[in-house]
Amino acid sequence: MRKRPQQQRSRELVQALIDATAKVIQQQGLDNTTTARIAEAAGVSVGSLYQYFGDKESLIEALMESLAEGIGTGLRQLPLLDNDDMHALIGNAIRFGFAVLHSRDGLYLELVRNWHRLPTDRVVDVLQQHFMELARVYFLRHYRDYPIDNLEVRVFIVTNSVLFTMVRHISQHNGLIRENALATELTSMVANYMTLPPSSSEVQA
Amino acid sequence: MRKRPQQQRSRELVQALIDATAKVIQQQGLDNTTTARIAEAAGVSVGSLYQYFGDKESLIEALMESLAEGIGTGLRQLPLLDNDDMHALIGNAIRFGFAVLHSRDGLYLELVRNWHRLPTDRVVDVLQQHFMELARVYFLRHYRDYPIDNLEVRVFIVTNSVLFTMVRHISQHNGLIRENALATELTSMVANYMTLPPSSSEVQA
DNA sequence: CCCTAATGCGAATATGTATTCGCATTCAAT
DNA sequence: ATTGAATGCGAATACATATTCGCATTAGGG
Repeated sequence: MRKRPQQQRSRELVQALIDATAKVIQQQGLDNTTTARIAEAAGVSVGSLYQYFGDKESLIEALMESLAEGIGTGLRQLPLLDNDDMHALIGNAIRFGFAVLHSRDGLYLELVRNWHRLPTDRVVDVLQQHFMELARVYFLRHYRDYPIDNLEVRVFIVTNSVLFTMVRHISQHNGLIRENALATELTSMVANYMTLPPSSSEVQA
Repeated sequence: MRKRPQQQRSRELVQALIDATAKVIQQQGLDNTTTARIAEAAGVSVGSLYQYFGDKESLIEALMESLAEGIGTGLRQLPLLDNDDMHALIGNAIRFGFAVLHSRDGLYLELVRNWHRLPTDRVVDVLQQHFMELARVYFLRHYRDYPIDNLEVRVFIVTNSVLFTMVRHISQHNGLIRENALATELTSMVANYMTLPPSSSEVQA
């Protein structure tokens, strides 16, 4: 942020700009998200935008930052570990993921569709970190059952598999595959994989 | 293609343009791939480019088309079904995938990084189709062992999981996870999932 | 060899959009 | 109320790059 807002009105302006960015991306698509449109949606001028954000990118970064925080909060509030059943745990997490993707009138979809040219890694990292933490806690409790050593690799695979399968399914509204079926199958795949003894991955060539 | 090349030299020109497009994307990145640079790399003028391609996009489409064909051919030549072992079969396919991603000096990586603004779906569809065919043949042979009815869903999940996990791993050269470990684990996850009895996905809520 | 259509050229043009900057307005401390 | 600093403005500017078009060159059939 180029300059720190000091007065009340400018702090409101900064927030309005971030909100407007989300709104424009959601309504016009990332391609048509210009500084002019953002300023207009925020009810301010382009010049004011550059008063507090060095460039368009940092404005979008601010938005992503805020979204990542929201997701993190949401995940933390999810009572995932109440149940000891791996299937149920993963099922809940995946359903939460779908809910997020569907929220905010397609904002997430548009962002996720354009993930590579955005600081999306931030958001993905937040998710991956949370899943890692979740997995650690779970396997600490159940250590005798599944003594997994390469948790990092498995969480990496699972996070990316689930995220991008969901993303691709939604972003091309594949009518042939129901979202529910997808959630069920993903849960099935992940739960089975996570409860797989580590040896079996070394046994094969 | 705007005009069909009739003489010898113009047919060569068209091919040179496609090759040049690949070269520029690979060497300069998609962002810096301008019509001017493509023309220069092909040793022709911008004007000539527009003689045969209506716009930049259709030139890139032509490139993708050609790449998709190449991958299809490569997959078909892979003797995947020689072995009846699911683990081995999937392991080979995944290794082939990594090989493709690493080939052509990073061309595929650059394309895949920018997949959403390219007609990448074409390529993904080709892959998915091939896997579907492969799966069909395999389960026709082994019907008694694993009578799977929702093959489409499973292949969709597996294709996307594998593709995008590989892509994300490579496109951020994650030093903490070795590619070999990733291949092994992915194979493990997929093989286990594909040999999972269908009932188990319905049993859970 | 000639002649015309095909091909090739690249400076000029069109377009879209990020960013700046000099001036106007508002705030808040005194 | 005064005043300097903070804020706000938006037309003007800078820039990148796709696409065109009138002219030059070449191929290959007759």
